[in-house]
This record gives sequence, C-alpha cells and structure tokens, in this order.
Amino acid sequence: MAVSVREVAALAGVSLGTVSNVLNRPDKVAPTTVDRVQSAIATLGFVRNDSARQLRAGRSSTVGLIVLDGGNPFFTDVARGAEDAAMDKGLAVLIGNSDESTDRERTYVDLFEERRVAGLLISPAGDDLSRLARLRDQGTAVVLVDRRADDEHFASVSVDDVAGGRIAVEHLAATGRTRIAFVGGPSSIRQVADRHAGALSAARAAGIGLEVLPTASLSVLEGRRVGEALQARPRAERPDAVFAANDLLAVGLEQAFIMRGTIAVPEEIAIVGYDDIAFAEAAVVPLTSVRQPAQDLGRQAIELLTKQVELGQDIDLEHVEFTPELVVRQSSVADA
Amino acid sequence: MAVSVREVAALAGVSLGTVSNVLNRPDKVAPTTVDRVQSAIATLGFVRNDSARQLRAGRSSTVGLIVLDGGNPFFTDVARGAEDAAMDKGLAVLIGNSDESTDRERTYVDLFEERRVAGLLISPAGDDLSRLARLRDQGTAVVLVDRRADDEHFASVSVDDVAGGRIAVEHLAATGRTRIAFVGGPSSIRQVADRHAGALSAARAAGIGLEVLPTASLSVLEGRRVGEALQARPRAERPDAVFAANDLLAVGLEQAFIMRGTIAVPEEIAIVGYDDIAFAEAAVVPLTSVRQPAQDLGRQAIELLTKQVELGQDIDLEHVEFTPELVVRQSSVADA
DNA sequence: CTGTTAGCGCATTCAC
DNA sequence: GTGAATGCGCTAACAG
Repeated sequence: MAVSVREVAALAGVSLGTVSNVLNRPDKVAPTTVDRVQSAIATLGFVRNDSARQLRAGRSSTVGLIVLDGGNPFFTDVARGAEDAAMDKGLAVLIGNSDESTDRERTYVDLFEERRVAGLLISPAGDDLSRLARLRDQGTAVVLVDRRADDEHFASVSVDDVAGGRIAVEHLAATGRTRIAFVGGPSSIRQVADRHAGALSAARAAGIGLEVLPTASLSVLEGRRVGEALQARPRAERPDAVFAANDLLAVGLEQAFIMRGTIAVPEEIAIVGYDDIAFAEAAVVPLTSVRQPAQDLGRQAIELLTKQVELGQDIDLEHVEFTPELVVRQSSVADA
Repeated sequence: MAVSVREVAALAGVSLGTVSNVLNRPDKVAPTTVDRVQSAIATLGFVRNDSARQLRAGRSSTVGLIVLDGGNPFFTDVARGAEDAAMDKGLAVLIGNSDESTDRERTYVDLFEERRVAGLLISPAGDDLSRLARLRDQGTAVVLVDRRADDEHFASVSVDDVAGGRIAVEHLAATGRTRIAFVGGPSSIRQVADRHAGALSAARAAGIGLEVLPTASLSVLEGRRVGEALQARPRAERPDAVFAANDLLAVGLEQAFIMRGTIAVPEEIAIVGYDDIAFAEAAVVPLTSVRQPAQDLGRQAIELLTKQVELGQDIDLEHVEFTPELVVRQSSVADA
C-alpha cells in the first residue's frame, strides 16, 4: 500500500541512498538523476514517512502549542501568529486546548512529549511548572506564552497583566467611578491574579475599594451568571463599574445587563474588558478593553523557541514582555 | 538524553520485550514484574517514542482536521467537538487552518500524509477533491466536514446549506422584505454557493429578486467593506434586507450600518447571518442567524472516521446531514 | 556523484 | 511468563 524509497529507487534505477539525497540534498545529485528520481516519485505517488525520518534523524520539525481556551479569539489569534511564523521556518504547529484544566494540559504535554516535538509553547493552566521544568531539562525547548516566567528556567513571551489591570481601573477611577468590581477567576490562573493585582493597586491609589466577584472560568456564560446576580441586587448595592478579566466575561455581563435586564451601560455600570478581541468592537455596547498584541505574542514565541533550539540549552533565556494598551469605547464612556 | 526501553529493561533487570509487554499488554506479565518495570520507568522518566512506535506498528493514533477558518468560532466549535470525541477514543487531533486557501490546504494535507494520520477530517477549500480521492484510495480514511459529498467517494458530515439559505430568505420575505441582497463569497466555497442557491429558490418562490454582493472572504472586515459600500448608495437603491453567508460578515455589516453609519437595523435593513456563533447573540443588534450544530458536526465526523478505520475501505460510506434552524433575534424583527 | 551499510526505538514473533 | 532476534522506512556516514 505505502510506497517506500526502495520502490522509488528501483523504478528510477538508482540506489536508495540517492533517493534520500534527492529528497534532502538535491544539489549533491546530478540534475538528470534528480529528474529521473522525481518522476519516479510522482508516478508512484511516494510520500515520505515522517515517523521513520524523525526516528532516524532524532529531531522533529513540529512544535506543540497548548492554549488555555481554544474557543477564545485571543488564543486563536496567538495560534495564528505562531502558525504563520512557524510556517516561515518550515515548522508545523500542533495545537492543544487545555480548557483551563491541568488534567487536559497534562494529556497534551504527554502527547507532545511522545511525539518528541522540537519545542513546546504553553500557556500553563496552573502554577505547577515542575513538569515543564523536567521537559526543559531533558532538552526540549519550552516557551511560556502569555505568562512571564518567574525564575530563569523558562523563556517567556508575555504582556504585563499587572499594568493592564492598573490602566483599566485607572481609567474607571478617572471617569468618576467609585464602586468598582473585579470579575474573574479562578485566581489559580496567573493572568487573572495579575490583572486583579494591578486593578487593586490602582484602586488603592485612587482611594477606593475593589469588590471581587469570582468566576469559575473565563467564559461568556460565567459573565452572564455574574451579571444576573448583580442585577438581582438592590440598585444601591451594585457597583458603578466592572472590570472583567477578559472580553468573554465582559460580553456575558453586557448580555445580562442590557439584553436580559435593564441596567444601562455605561450610565449605571461601566464595563472594561480584556484582550480586545475582534468582537469587542461589535458588542451590543462596543466594549472598552485592554488590548494585547495576540498575533505578535504567538509570532515572538516561535522566535524564542527557534533561538533556543538552534543555540542549545546554554543560552540566556529571554523574556519578551509587551505592554498592553487601553482601547476606550462606549461601554465605559458614553460619548467615546 | 532520551531514555529508551533498553535502559528501562536494564534497570528493572528484565529484557526489552518484557518492558514492551508491560507497556502494551500488562495482563500478560506477572504483577511483581510489572511493578518493577513501572518503577524503573518512573525513576528514569521514560517516555515512549511515538515515531518508533508508529513506524513499527504501521498505524497512527492521530487524525488530522483541516478547517476553513481557524478564527471563526463555528470552526473552533467543530474542532472542539472533534477533539472531545477523539479523546474518548484515545485519538489525538492535529488541527490545520487552511484559511480558505487551497495552497495552505495542500500544505496541511501533505503534512498529515507524511505523518501517516489514521484519517483526515476536512472542510475542503475548493472543488478539486482529486487529491483527497487519492488519499482515500491509498487507505487513509477521509471524512468531509460541513460539506456533503457529491459522489460515493467520501463519507461526509454536513448541514443542509440549501435549506439554510432558503429558511433565511423565507423569513425575510415573510416579514415583508422585498429587496433582498445576498452577501458572501467566494462562490468557489461550496457552503457559500449552496446557501446562495437556497436563498435564490426562496426569493423566486416569493416572486422577488436577489441581488448578490460578492466578498473575497467570509470575514468581519469584508462584511464591513460591503456595508460601507451599501451605505454610500442613495437610500432608494439600498436593499431592505441582507442575508450574509456567515455571522462574521453579518457582524461586519452591522458595524458599518450602525457604528460607522446611520442605517437602522432592522427598520431600514434587516440582517440574517449564518452559523449562530456565540457572539451573534451579543452583537450590537442581536443577530438573527441560521444555527448549525457545530460541535455535533465535529463529534459525528470522528464517529464516521473511526467506523471507516475499523471496518476498512469496503463499508458503505455514510452521509450524515443535519438540518439547520433559524434563530430569530432583533436584527430581522424589531420586537423579537 | 552514486551505492552500500548500519542503525534510530520500538513491537512482535517464536523459542524457552 | 519471559527473552533473544528481526525489521518498520529512512538518513547519514563512508567507500567507491
């Protein structure tokens, strides 16, 4: 069924080594021979067996990418950036979706490890990086994505989430909001914790408090749930502004406030989201959001990864950190 | 660096064959031996090399999925369904994003073929299925996703796009619209052509015409472009309803009509989208849309694929076709 | 420039 | 229940 180099060699009337040379070092072979071999490949429909290739060569040309939420446009943008950069370098990207679950994450890490990927790009679900450290010690390049590495064990590409949380709340405070709530969770997700920390510091600086409304995940549904709970409160006990840990939550909040309820945005409650996904601009009330350069994140991650692969383990691990930027729309300022 | 079964065998004091048995048929090995081998595996941090495994076994436990647009929530839902169903069966899913480009599609098909995937799930970018036919003839299971197979060469999982286009325009006609436009393209994408065909038949049945506003792709940006063109027209020459080939286009149209312009939706122009992605409900004006069971599509595709793999080539190829459903919201009926 | 050779790591016979 | 031998398809020396 499967055609092997041996059959190609037989048809072309050359040896098996020559076929391999045509495949991998065409310049080392006489042009006429190249032609003969290639037409044999074409007529036989030969396709290289990557398993054999990889087994023999020892190295792989695929990298793994594990994202926290495959359904979140932010991560599909990251993936797209990584994919494009990888394609330019002749690498393939395998994508895994951990869905914020450490179990699913482990499954994918194992899978990629068995596949002997050249490297791993990962947005870790939890704080336990020991498994990744082991991977890295065994020689697999690892780059943390959307998460700054604390120590020197990992290279990382991230956005300053503390700064992001800060500018969000600074904006709300500057526009006169005094009862601000932070919506997000679980706090085991570093991005959530950092954005909360930034929000808290800005709130303190402004001399106001910061209520926390925890969520089980960063989804539209969870946002809607919190929004409905808020709406059930007496008007006086509601916050006058909400900072959501991502845009999905913010969209859910809008749905509860406006479409299922009667809370005016931004008059009664202002909303600021995070990520600035493409749909933020198209929301019921266009969403003010903290923009992250998602595609650049993915692209840069591949850069760091290939650098690590090429230079070996002994290079200084790099930490690229982008600065987020506030995009103001009507959900926080009526006449934006 | 990499630990092999040989070293595990040495540490456990058994032979290499026994280690293999522990890995693949633990019941064939004495319990005490199993323990000894497993603790050796643990202390050495042994990880199976899937390339070697696959090379030897001849078969693979991964399937490829190629989607038309990785940034479209419809396809991320399809992917999610496929991923979940695959995980249940111990399969891994490699995802490729063709981005509606036949070149990118070919790159991924080649990649997956070299990887010797057990099967391929694909939403083809064009009409040339000959490459896939060859794949299938060589024994690789192929399932067309979101596209009904014309002939008997492929199994397929689809949604009746002609019916979908029909109910969209029937709804618009029934609510009194008479100058309806279809927005979408390129028509080389089958889904687009089918939805258009359905729309056309409904328009004819209602005794009205159907203007076609072609787009280069199914993106928010293209929708916005068409929307701005429409807005530049004299009021009398505008359609009073637009049926967009997918929700991304519809969202772009809304952005142009409402946020950058002054066309009232649905009063002046009604909009119906397609896919009913999660953001349709959260749009500026909640979007009427033709719902497709995206996750079920992915899940069902894996079912057909595994059936094909298990039963070989000679089974009757199945065609599962779902029926779409109209979800009416404010973008088409003011008081929905 | 081309042919020959020796494994990569593992799963699978078949003896024992 | 266990172990020694064989080869999956390919690449990378090296010899011619």
